[in-house]
Amino acid sequence: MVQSLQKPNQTKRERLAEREEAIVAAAREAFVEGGLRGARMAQIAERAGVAEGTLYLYYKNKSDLMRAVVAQHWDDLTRGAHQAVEQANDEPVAQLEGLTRFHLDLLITDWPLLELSFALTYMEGDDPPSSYKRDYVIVLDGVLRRGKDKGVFVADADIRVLRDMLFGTLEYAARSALLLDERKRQEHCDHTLSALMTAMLAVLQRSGEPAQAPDVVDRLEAAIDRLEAVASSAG
Amino acid sequence: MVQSLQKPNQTKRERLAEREEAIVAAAREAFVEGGLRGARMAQIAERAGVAEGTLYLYYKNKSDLMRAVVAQHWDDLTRGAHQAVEQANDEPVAQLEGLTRFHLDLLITDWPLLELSFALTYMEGDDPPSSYKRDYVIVLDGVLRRGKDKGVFVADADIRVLRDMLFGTLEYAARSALLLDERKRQEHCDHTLSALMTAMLAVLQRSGEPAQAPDVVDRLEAAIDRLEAVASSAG
DNA sequence: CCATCGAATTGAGCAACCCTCATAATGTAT
DNA sequence: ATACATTATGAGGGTTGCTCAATTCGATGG
Repeated sequence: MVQSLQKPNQTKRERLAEREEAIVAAAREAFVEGGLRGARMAQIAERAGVAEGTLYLYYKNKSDLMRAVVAQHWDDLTRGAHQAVEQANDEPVAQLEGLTRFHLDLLITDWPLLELSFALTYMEGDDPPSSYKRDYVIVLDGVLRRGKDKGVFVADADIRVLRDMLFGTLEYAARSALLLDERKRQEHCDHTLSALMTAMLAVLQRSGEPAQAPDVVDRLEAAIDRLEAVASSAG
Repeated sequence: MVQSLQKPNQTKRERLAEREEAIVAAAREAFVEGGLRGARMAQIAERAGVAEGTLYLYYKNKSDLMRAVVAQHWDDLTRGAHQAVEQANDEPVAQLEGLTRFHLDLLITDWPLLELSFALTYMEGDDPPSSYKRDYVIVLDGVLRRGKDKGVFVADADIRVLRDMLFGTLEYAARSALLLDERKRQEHCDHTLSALMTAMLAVLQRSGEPAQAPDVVDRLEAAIDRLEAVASSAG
Protein backbone atom coordinates (compact mmCIF):
# COMPACT_ATOMS: atom_id res chain seq x y z
CA MET A 1 0.00 0.00 0.00
CA VAL A 2 1.41 3.33 -0.98
CA GLN A 3 1.69 5.35 2.14
CA SER A 4 0.45 8.91 2.08
CA LEU A 5 -2.42 10.24 0.11
CA GLN A 6 -1.60 13.45 -1.63
CA LYS A 7 -2.34 16.48 0.48
CA PRO A 8 -4.69 19.01 -1.09
CA ASN A 9 -3.25 22.00 -2.96
CA GLN A 10 -0.01 20.22 -3.60
CA THR A 11 1.46 19.71 -7.01
CA LYS A 12 3.12 16.45 -7.91
CA ARG A 13 6.54 18.09 -8.03
CA GLU A 14 6.10 19.51 -4.54
CA ARG A 15 5.10 16.16 -3.15
CA LEU A 16 8.19 14.49 -4.61
CA ALA A 17 10.44 17.24 -3.30
CA GLU A 18 8.92 16.89 0.14
CA ARG A 19 9.47 13.17 0.13
CA GLU A 20 13.04 13.56 -1.02
CA GLU A 21 13.67 16.03 1.78
CA ALA A 22 12.24 13.54 4.28
CA ILE A 23 14.60 10.90 2.99
CA VAL A 24 17.64 13.15 3.19
CA ALA A 25 16.69 14.27 6.69
CA ALA A 26 16.30 10.69 7.87
CA ALA A 27 19.56 9.75 6.21
CA ARG A 28 21.35 12.63 7.87
CA GLU A 29 20.27 11.44 11.30
CA ALA A 30 21.24 7.87 10.60
CA PHE A 31 24.62 8.71 9.10
CA VAL A 32 25.51 11.08 11.91
CA GLU A 33 24.67 8.39 14.43
CA GLY A 34 26.42 5.50 12.76
CA GLY A 35 28.58 6.73 9.91
CA LEU A 36 28.53 5.31 6.42
CA ARG A 37 28.86 1.78 7.66
CA GLY A 38 26.76 1.90 10.79
CA ALA A 39 23.70 3.45 9.19
CA ARG A 40 21.10 0.97 7.91
CA MET A 41 19.06 1.55 4.79
CA ALA A 42 16.08 -0.14 6.44
CA GLN A 43 16.25 2.28 9.33
CA ILE A 44 16.48 5.29 7.05
CA ALA A 45 13.46 4.10 5.10
CA GLU A 46 11.46 3.61 8.26
CA ARG A 47 12.33 7.05 9.63
CA ALA A 48 11.43 8.67 6.34
CA GLY A 49 8.09 6.84 6.32
CA VAL A 50 8.91 5.08 3.10
CA ALA A 51 9.62 1.58 1.87
CA GLU A 52 13.22 0.50 1.46
CA GLY A 53 12.89 0.16 -2.29
CA THR A 54 11.73 3.75 -2.57
CA LEU A 55 15.11 5.00 -1.45
CA TYR A 56 16.56 3.59 -4.63
CA LEU A 57 14.18 5.60 -6.77
CA TYR A 58 15.81 8.76 -5.44
CA TYR A 59 19.44 7.67 -4.95
CA LYS A 60 21.15 4.85 -6.68
CA ASN A 61 22.89 3.48 -3.60
CA LYS A 62 23.94 4.13 -0.04
CA SER A 63 27.02 6.20 -0.89
CA ASP A 64 25.02 8.33 -3.25
CA LEU A 65 22.51 9.06 -0.52
CA MET A 66 25.28 10.10 1.82
CA ARG A 67 26.70 12.31 -0.88
CA ALA A 68 23.37 14.11 -1.04
CA VAL A 69 23.36 14.67 2.71
CA VAL A 70 26.86 16.09 2.61
CA ALA A 71 26.24 18.24 -0.44
CA GLN A 72 23.20 19.86 1.15
CA HIS A 73 25.20 20.70 4.23
CA TRP A 74 28.06 22.28 2.27
CA ASP A 75 25.51 24.44 0.51
CA ASP A 76 24.31 25.80 3.84
CA LEU A 77 27.85 26.40 4.97
CA THR A 78 28.83 28.24 1.82
CA ARG A 79 26.22 30.85 2.58
CA GLY A 80 27.64 31.26 6.07
CA ALA A 81 31.16 31.63 4.73
CA HIS A 82 30.13 34.38 2.35
CA GLN A 83 28.46 36.15 5.23
CA ALA A 84 31.56 35.87 7.42
CA VAL A 85 33.62 37.43 4.66
CA GLU A 86 31.21 40.24 3.90
CA GLN A 87 31.04 41.18 7.56
CA ALA A 88 34.62 42.44 7.33
CA ASN A 89 34.09 45.32 4.97
CA ASP A 90 36.61 45.23 2.18
CA GLU A 91 39.62 44.71 4.39
CA PRO A 92 41.38 41.57 3.02
CA VAL A 93 43.25 40.72 6.19
CA ALA A 94 40.10 41.03 8.26
CA GLN A 95 38.19 38.99 5.68
CA LEU A 96 40.79 36.27 5.84
CA GLU A 97 40.63 36.23 9.60
CA GLY A 98 36.85 36.16 9.54
CA LEU A 99 36.80 33.22 7.18
CA THR A 100 39.41 31.36 9.19
CA ARG A 101 37.54 31.83 12.45
CA PHE A 102 34.26 30.87 10.82
CA HIS A 103 35.73 27.69 9.40
CA LEU A 104 37.27 26.56 12.65
CA ASP A 105 34.05 27.18 14.58
CA LEU A 106 32.24 25.25 11.91
CA LEU A 107 34.53 22.27 12.04
CA ILE A 108 34.01 22.02 15.76
CA THR A 109 30.24 22.48 15.93
CA ASP A 110 29.43 20.47 12.81
CA TRP A 111 32.15 17.90 13.18
CA PRO A 112 29.97 14.78 13.00
CA LEU A 113 28.53 15.86 9.70
CA LEU A 114 31.78 17.07 8.23
CA GLU A 115 33.37 13.81 9.23
CA LEU A 116 30.98 12.14 6.83
CA SER A 117 32.32 14.32 4.09
CA PHE A 118 35.87 13.30 4.87
CA ALA A 119 34.84 9.67 5.03
CA LEU A 120 33.46 9.93 1.51
CA THR A 121 36.79 11.27 0.39
CA TYR A 122 38.68 8.33 1.82
CA MET A 123 36.18 5.53 1.30
CA GLU A 124 34.73 6.37 -2.06
CA GLY A 125 37.69 8.19 -3.53
CA ASP A 126 35.74 11.39 -4.06
CA ASP A 127 38.00 14.30 -4.84
CA PRO A 128 38.06 16.57 -1.83
CA PRO A 129 37.66 19.78 -3.84
CA SER A 130 34.82 17.96 -5.54
CA SER A 131 31.31 19.07 -6.30
CA TYR A 132 29.96 19.86 -2.87
CA LYS A 133 32.98 21.41 -1.27
CA ARG A 134 34.04 23.35 -4.34
CA ASP A 135 31.77 26.35 -3.93
CA TYR A 136 32.81 26.62 -0.34
CA VAL A 137 36.50 26.67 -1.14
CA ILE A 138 35.97 29.33 -3.79
CA VAL A 139 35.14 31.81 -1.04
CA LEU A 140 38.77 31.77 0.02
CA ASP A 141 39.93 32.22 -3.55
CA GLY A 142 37.84 35.38 -3.77
CA VAL A 143 39.33 36.85 -0.61
CA LEU A 144 42.87 36.20 -1.78
CA ARG A 145 42.21 37.57 -5.25
CA ARG A 146 40.73 40.77 -3.95
CA GLY A 147 43.64 41.12 -1.55
CA LYS A 148 46.05 40.82 -4.43
CA ASP A 149 44.11 43.35 -6.47
CA LYS A 150 44.31 45.81 -3.62
CA GLY A 151 48.02 45.18 -3.27
CA VAL A 152 47.69 44.00 0.31
CA PHE A 153 48.84 40.51 -0.65
CA VAL A 154 51.79 39.82 -2.91
CA ALA A 155 50.78 38.89 -6.42
CA ASP A 156 52.83 35.73 -6.71
CA ALA A 157 51.40 33.93 -3.72
CA ASP A 158 50.21 30.47 -4.75
CA ILE A 159 46.51 30.24 -4.02
CA ARG A 160 46.48 26.47 -4.05
CA VAL A 161 49.15 26.32 -1.39
CA LEU A 162 47.33 28.80 0.81
CA ARG A 163 44.16 26.78 0.43
CA ASP A 164 45.87 23.60 1.55
CA MET A 165 47.44 25.44 4.43
CA LEU A 166 44.22 26.92 5.71
CA PHE A 167 41.90 23.95 5.33
CA GLY A 168 44.52 21.38 6.23
CA THR A 169 45.65 23.13 9.36
CA LEU A 170 42.13 23.82 10.54
CA GLU A 171 40.94 20.26 9.98
CA TYR A 172 43.74 18.92 12.11
CA ALA A 173 43.30 21.68 14.65
CA ALA A 174 39.61 20.88 15.01
CA ARG A 175 40.35 17.25 15.69
CA SER A 176 42.90 18.24 18.31
CA ALA A 177 40.41 20.65 19.85
CA LEU A 178 37.71 18.02 20.10
CA LEU A 179 39.99 15.87 22.21
CA LEU A 180 40.28 18.65 24.81
CA ASP A 181 37.77 19.62 27.45
CA GLU A 182 35.60 22.67 26.96
CA ARG A 183 37.89 25.02 28.84
CA LYS A 184 41.15 24.22 27.09
CA ARG A 185 39.44 24.04 23.74
CA GLN A 186 38.87 27.78 23.51
CA GLU A 187 42.49 28.45 24.31
CA HIS A 188 43.64 26.01 21.68
CA CYS A 189 41.40 27.62 19.07
CA ASP A 190 42.77 31.05 19.89
CA HIS A 191 46.34 29.84 19.57
CA THR A 192 45.55 28.16 16.30
CA LEU A 193 43.89 31.21 14.81
CA SER A 194 46.64 33.58 15.83
CA ALA A 195 49.40 31.27 14.64
CA LEU A 196 47.65 30.53 11.37
CA MET A 197 47.13 34.21 10.63
CA THR A 198 50.76 34.96 11.38
CA ALA A 199 51.78 32.09 9.16
CA MET A 200 49.54 32.94 6.22
CA LEU A 201 50.38 36.62 6.33
CA ALA A 202 54.06 35.73 6.32
CA VAL A 203 53.46 33.97 3.02
CA LEU A 204 50.98 36.50 1.67
CA GLN A 205 52.93 39.63 2.41
CA ARG A 206 56.50 38.73 1.50
CA SER A 207 56.54 35.42 -0.25
CA GLY A 208 59.60 36.27 -2.32
CA GLU A 209 62.32 36.83 0.22
CA PRO A 210 63.13 34.61 3.14
CA ALA A 211 62.53 36.00 6.63
CA GLN A 212 63.24 39.68 6.21
CA ALA A 213 61.67 42.94 7.25
CA PRO A 214 58.11 43.26 5.96
CA ASP A 215 58.12 45.09 2.66
CA VAL A 216 56.39 48.25 3.79
CA VAL A 217 57.38 50.24 0.74
CA ASP A 218 55.54 48.04 -1.75
CA ARG A 219 52.40 48.15 0.29
CA LEU A 220 52.69 51.89 0.73
CA GLU A 221 53.03 52.36 -3.00
CA ALA A 222 50.00 50.24 -3.63
CA ALA A 223 48.03 52.38 -1.18
CA ILE A 224 49.27 55.53 -2.87
CA ASP A 225 48.18 54.22 -6.26
CA ARG A 226 44.70 53.75 -4.93
CA LEU A 227 44.75 57.20 -3.37
CA GLU A 228 45.73 58.75 -6.68
CA ALA A 229 43.04 56.82 -8.51
CA VAL A 230 40.43 58.18 -6.13
CA ALA A 231 41.81 61.70 -6.44
CA SER A 232 41.81 61.71 -10.25
CA SER A 233 38.31 60.26 -10.48
CA ALA A 234 37.14 62.94 -8.06
CA GLY A 235 38.83 65.68 -10.13
CA MET B 1 43.48 -30.29 6.14
CA VAL B 2 45.94 -28.00 7.82
CA GLN B 3 48.00 -26.57 5.08
CA SER B 4 51.74 -26.46 5.51
CA LEU B 5 53.82 -28.99 7.30
CA GLN B 6 56.28 -27.38 9.60
CA LYS B 7 59.60 -26.65 7.97
CA PRO B 8 62.62 -28.17 9.68
CA ASN B 9 64.59 -26.14 12.20
CA GLN B 10 61.68 -23.92 12.98
CA THR B 11 60.26 -23.32 16.38
CA LYS B 12 56.56 -23.03 16.95
CA ARG B 13 56.83 -19.34 17.73
CA GLU B 14 58.71 -18.68 14.49
CA ARG B 15 56.10 -20.50 12.45
CA LEU B 16 53.31 -18.47 13.96
CA ALA B 17 55.17 -15.22 13.36
CA GLU B 18 55.75 -16.21 9.76
CA ARG B 19 52.12 -17.01 9.24
CA GLU B 20 51.06 -13.74 10.79
CA GLU B 21 53.41 -11.88 8.48
CA ALA B 22 51.93 -13.70 5.49
CA ILE B 23 48.47 -12.64 6.57
CA VAL B 24 49.45 -9.00 7.03
CA ALA B 25 51.21 -8.97 3.66
CA ALA B 26 48.18 -10.41 1.91
CA ALA B 27 45.94 -7.97 3.71
CA ARG B 28 48.13 -5.04 2.71
CA GLU B 29 47.81 -5.96 -0.96
CA ALA B 30 44.08 -6.44 -0.74
CA PHE B 31 43.43 -3.24 1.20
CA VAL B 32 45.61 -1.15 -1.09
CA GLU B 33 43.72 -2.51 -4.08
CA GLY B 34 40.22 -2.15 -2.72
CA GLY B 35 40.25 -0.14 0.48
CA LEU B 36 38.58 -1.21 3.71
CA ARG B 37 35.33 -1.95 1.98
CA GLY B 38 36.54 -3.39 -1.29
CA ALA B 39 38.92 -5.93 0.22
CA ARG B 40 37.46 -9.39 0.82
CA MET B 41 38.40 -11.56 3.77
CA ALA B 42 38.13 -14.64 1.57
CA GLN B 43 40.65 -13.19 -0.86
CA ILE B 44 43.07 -12.27 1.90
CA ALA B 45 42.85 -15.76 3.33
CA GLU B 46 43.50 -17.31 -0.07
CA ARG B 47 46.51 -15.10 -0.77
CA ALA B 48 47.96 -15.85 2.63
CA GLY B 49 47.49 -19.57 2.04
CA VAL B 50 45.22 -19.93 5.01
CA ALA B 51 41.58 -20.70 5.75
CA GLU B 52 39.21 -17.83 6.31
CA GLY B 53 38.59 -18.78 9.90
CA THR B 54 42.31 -18.63 10.63
CA LEU B 55 42.33 -14.88 10.05
CA TYR B 56 40.13 -14.49 13.09
CA LEU B 57 42.63 -16.29 15.29
CA TYR B 58 45.11 -13.50 14.63
CA TYR B 59 42.81 -10.47 14.33
CA LYS B 60 39.38 -10.12 15.78
CA ASN B 61 37.83 -8.54 12.69
CA LYS B 62 38.46 -6.81 9.41
CA SER B 63 39.13 -3.36 10.86
CA ASP B 64 41.57 -4.83 13.31
CA LEU B 65 43.47 -6.50 10.50
CA MET B 66 43.69 -3.22 8.64
CA ARG B 67 44.89 -1.53 11.77
CA ALA B 68 47.77 -4.00 11.89
CA VAL B 69 48.69 -3.24 8.28
CA VAL B 70 48.71 0.47 8.94
CA ALA B 71 50.59 0.21 12.23
CA GLN B 72 53.36 -1.78 10.61
CA HIS B 73 53.73 0.83 7.91
CA TRP B 74 53.93 3.72 10.36
CA ASP B 75 56.69 1.87 12.16
CA ASP B 76 58.74 1.74 8.97
CA LEU B 77 58.11 5.41 8.33
CA THR B 78 59.11 6.48 11.81
CA ARG B 79 62.56 5.11 11.19
CA GLY B 80 62.79 7.11 7.96
CA ALA B 81 61.69 10.28 9.69
CA HIS B 82 64.36 9.95 12.35
CA GLN B 83 66.91 9.47 9.63
CA ALA B 84 65.73 12.56 7.75
CA VAL B 85 66.13 14.61 10.90
CA GLU B 86 69.55 13.26 11.82
CA GLN B 87 70.84 14.01 8.37
CA ALA B 88 70.66 17.73 9.15
CA ASN B 89 73.25 17.90 11.84
CA ASP B 90 71.99 19.77 14.86
CA GLU B 91 70.59 22.71 12.92
CA PRO B 92 66.91 23.00 13.99
CA VAL B 93 65.74 24.90 10.92
CA ALA B 94 67.42 22.41 8.61
CA GLN B 95 65.99 19.54 10.63
CA LEU B 96 62.53 20.98 10.33
CA GLU B 97 62.92 21.39 6.61
CA GLY B 98 64.28 17.87 6.26
CA LEU B 99 61.33 16.43 8.14
CA THR B 100 58.86 18.48 6.14
CA ARG B 101 60.32 17.42 2.81
CA PHE B 102 60.48 13.80 3.94
CA HIS B 103 56.86 13.82 4.99
CA LEU B 104 55.58 15.33 1.77
CA ASP B 105 57.55 12.87 -0.36
CA LEU B 106 56.17 10.11 1.78
CA LEU B 107 52.58 11.18 1.44
CA ILE B 108 52.94 11.18 -2.33
CA THR B 109 54.78 7.91 -2.81
CA ASP B 110 52.91 5.96 -0.14
CA TRP B 111 49.54 7.62 -0.62
CA PRO B 112 47.47 4.47 -1.15
CA LEU B 113 48.65 3.02 2.11
CA LEU B 114 48.39 6.22 4.08
CA GLU B 115 44.91 6.70 2.74
CA LEU B 116 44.01 3.51 4.60
CA SER B 117 45.23 5.13 7.77
CA PHE B 118 43.04 8.16 7.20
CA ALA B 119 40.10 5.95 6.37
CA LEU B 120 40.47 4.23 9.73
CA THR B 121 40.34 7.62 11.38
CA TYR B 122 37.08 8.53 9.73
CA MET B 123 35.38 5.16 9.54
CA GLU B 124 36.33 3.62 12.82
CA GLY B 125 36.77 6.77 14.85
CA ASP B 126 40.39 6.02 15.66
CA ASP B 127 42.18 8.99 17.12
CA PRO B 128 44.57 10.31 14.54
CA PRO B 129 47.45 10.80 16.96
CA SER B 130 46.64 7.30 18.12
CA SER B 131 48.83 4.28 18.65
CA TYR B 132 50.43 3.83 15.26
CA LYS B 133 50.95 7.43 14.26
CA ARG B 134 52.04 8.63 17.68
CA ASP B 135 55.69 7.64 17.49
CA TYR B 136 55.92 9.25 14.10
CA VAL B 137 54.52 12.55 15.28
CA ILE B 138 56.89 12.61 18.23
CA VAL B 139 59.77 13.13 15.83
CA LEU B 140 58.50 16.64 15.16
CA ASP B 141 58.11 17.33 18.85
CA GLY B 142 61.78 16.48 19.35
CA VAL B 143 62.90 18.86 16.62
CA LEU B 144 60.88 21.71 18.05
CA ARG B 145 62.01 21.07 21.58
CA ARG B 146 65.67 21.04 20.64
CA GLY B 147 65.16 24.22 18.65
CA LYS B 148 63.70 25.90 21.68
CA ASP B 149 66.53 24.69 23.89
CA LYS B 150 69.05 26.18 21.50
CA GLY B 151 67.14 29.46 21.45
CA VAL B 152 66.53 29.27 17.71
CA PHE B 153 62.79 28.97 18.22
CA VAL B 154 60.82 31.11 20.64
CA ALA B 155 59.94 29.30 23.83
CA ASP B 156 56.22 30.01 23.86
CA ALA B 157 55.38 28.49 20.47
CA ASP B 158 52.53 26.00 20.84
CA ILE B 159 53.80 22.62 19.70
CA ARG B 160 50.30 21.25 19.14
CA VAL B 161 49.45 24.06 16.80
CA LEU B 162 52.65 23.60 14.81
CA ARG B 163 51.94 19.91 14.56
CA ASP B 164 48.49 20.51 13.16
CA MET B 165 49.89 23.05 10.74
CA LEU B 166 52.61 20.82 9.40
CA PHE B 167 50.69 17.57 9.07
CA GLY B 168 47.41 19.18 8.06
CA THR B 169 48.94 21.34 5.37
CA LEU B 170 51.01 18.52 3.95
CA GLU B 171 48.13 16.07 3.82
CA TYR B 172 46.05 18.50 1.81
CA ALA B 173 49.03 19.47 -0.30
CA ALA B 174 49.72 15.85 -1.17
CA ARG B 175 46.15 15.34 -2.33
CA SER B 176 46.39 18.45 -4.46
CA ALA B 177 49.70 17.26 -5.87
CA LEU B 178 48.32 13.87 -6.81
CA LEU B 179 45.70 15.54 -8.98
CA LEU B 180 48.42 17.19 -11.07
CA ASP B 181 50.54 15.63 -13.78
CA GLU B 182 54.09 14.64 -13.05
CA ARG B 183 55.61 17.88 -14.30
CA LYS B 184 53.49 20.33 -12.35
CA ARG B 185 53.60 18.18 -9.27
CA GLN B 186 57.25 18.93 -8.55
CA GLU B 187 56.59 22.64 -8.84
CA HIS B 188 53.63 22.41 -6.50
CA CYS B 189 55.69 20.53 -3.93
CA ASP B 190 58.42 23.14 -4.07
CA HIS B 191 55.93 25.94 -3.56
CA THR B 192 54.33 24.10 -0.68
CA LEU B 193 57.62 23.43 1.06
CA SER B 194 58.86 26.96 0.72
CA ALA B 195 55.58 28.49 1.82
CA LEU B 196 55.23 26.13 4.74
CA MET B 197 58.74 26.85 5.97
CA THR B 198 58.15 30.59 5.71
CA ALA B 199 54.89 30.16 7.57
CA MET B 200 56.21 27.96 10.35
CA LEU B 201 59.29 30.09 10.90
CA ALA B 202 57.10 33.16 11.16
CA VAL B 203 55.39 31.48 14.09
CA LEU B 204 58.52 29.92 15.53
CA GLN B 205 60.78 32.94 15.45
CA ARG B 206 58.67 35.86 16.57
CA SER B 207 55.43 34.64 18.04
CA GLY B 208 55.74 37.17 20.86
CA GLU B 209 54.73 40.25 18.93
CA PRO B 210 51.07 40.78 18.25
CA ALA B 211 50.12 39.06 15.03
CA GLN B 212 49.64 42.17 12.93
CA ALA B 213 50.54 45.36 14.72
CA PRO B 214 48.52 48.38 13.68
CA ASP B 215 51.18 49.70 11.36
CA VAL B 216 51.62 52.47 8.86
CA VAL B 217 49.69 50.75 6.12
CA ASP B 218 46.63 50.24 8.27
CA ARG B 219 46.59 53.88 9.26
CA LEU B 220 47.05 54.90 5.68
CA GLU B 221 44.17 52.75 4.58
CA ALA B 222 41.95 54.13 7.26
CA ALA B 223 42.82 57.58 5.93
CA ILE B 224 41.96 56.42 2.42
CA ASP B 225 38.59 55.16 3.57
CA ARG B 226 37.84 58.55 5.04
CA LEU B 227 39.04 60.22 1.86
CA GLU B 228 36.87 57.96 -0.27
CA ALA B 229 33.88 58.75 1.87
CA VAL B 230 34.54 62.46 1.50
CA ALA B 231 35.15 62.11 -2.25
CA SER B 232 31.94 60.21 -2.86
CA SER B 233 29.85 62.61 -0.77
CA ALA B 234 31.46 65.53 -2.62
CA GLY B 235 30.62 63.99 -6.05
C1' DC C 1 57.31 -45.76 18.57
C1' DC C 2 52.89 -44.92 20.34
C1' DA C 3 49.46 -42.55 23.15
C1' DT C 4 47.80 -38.30 24.85
C1' DC C 5 46.37 -33.66 25.07
C1' DG C 6 46.38 -28.76 24.35
C1' DA C 7 46.92 -25.61 20.61
C1' DA C 8 46.08 -24.45 15.96
C1' DT C 9 43.36 -24.81 11.78
C1' DT C 10 39.55 -25.61 8.92
C1' DG C 11 35.35 -24.49 6.17
C1' DA C 12 30.41 -25.14 6.04
C1' DG C 13 26.82 -22.42 7.60
C1' DC C 14 24.55 -18.40 9.89
C1' DA C 15 22.95 -13.79 10.12
C1' DA C 16 23.08 -9.24 8.45
C1' DC C 17 22.58 -6.23 4.89
C1' DC C 18 22.37 -3.84 0.29
C1' DC C 19 19.94 -3.83 -3.66
C1' DT C 20 16.58 -5.65 -7.49
C1' DC C 21 12.30 -6.43 -9.59
C1' DA C 22 7.68 -8.21 -10.26
C1' DT C 23 3.57 -6.41 -8.56
C1' DA C 24 0.45 -2.97 -6.83
C1' DA C 25 -1.23 1.56 -5.85
C1' DT C 26 -1.87 6.26 -7.27
C1' DG C 27 -2.55 10.47 -10.12
C1' DT C 28 -3.90 12.30 -14.50
C1' DA C 29 -5.74 12.75 -19.01
C1' DT C 30 -9.22 11.49 -22.15
C1' DA D 1 -15.41 5.69 -15.97
C1' DT D 2 -11.32 3.88 -18.33
C1' DA D 3 -6.58 3.66 -19.63
C1' DC D 4 -2.03 4.87 -19.08
C1' DA D 5 2.21 6.53 -16.91
C1' DT D 6 4.34 7.42 -12.77
C1' DT D 7 5.55 6.19 -8.24
C1' DA D 8 5.80 2.96 -4.33
C1' DT D 9 6.20 -1.56 -2.19
C1' DG D 10 8.59 -5.37 0.22
C1' DA D 11 9.78 -10.16 -0.32
C1' DG D 12 13.70 -12.40 -2.07
C1' DG D 13 18.49 -12.85 -4.22
C1' DG D 14 23.23 -12.57 -3.64
C1' DT D 15 27.20 -11.29 -1.17
C1' DT D 16 29.96 -10.90 2.83
C1' DG D 17 31.88 -10.85 7.65
C1' DC D 18 32.17 -13.84 11.18
C1' DT D 19 31.28 -18.24 14.35
C1' DC D 20 32.08 -22.77 16.03
C1' DA D 21 31.94 -27.81 16.08
C1' DA D 22 34.93 -30.91 14.13
C1' DT D 23 39.53 -32.01 12.73
C1' DT D 24 44.54 -32.00 12.43
C1' DC D 25 49.00 -30.91 14.20
C1' DG D 26 52.99 -31.27 17.14
C1' DA D 27 55.29 -31.37 21.47
C1' DT D 28 55.83 -34.35 25.47
C1' DG D 29 56.38 -38.48 28.27
C1' DG D 30 56.22 -43.23 28.89
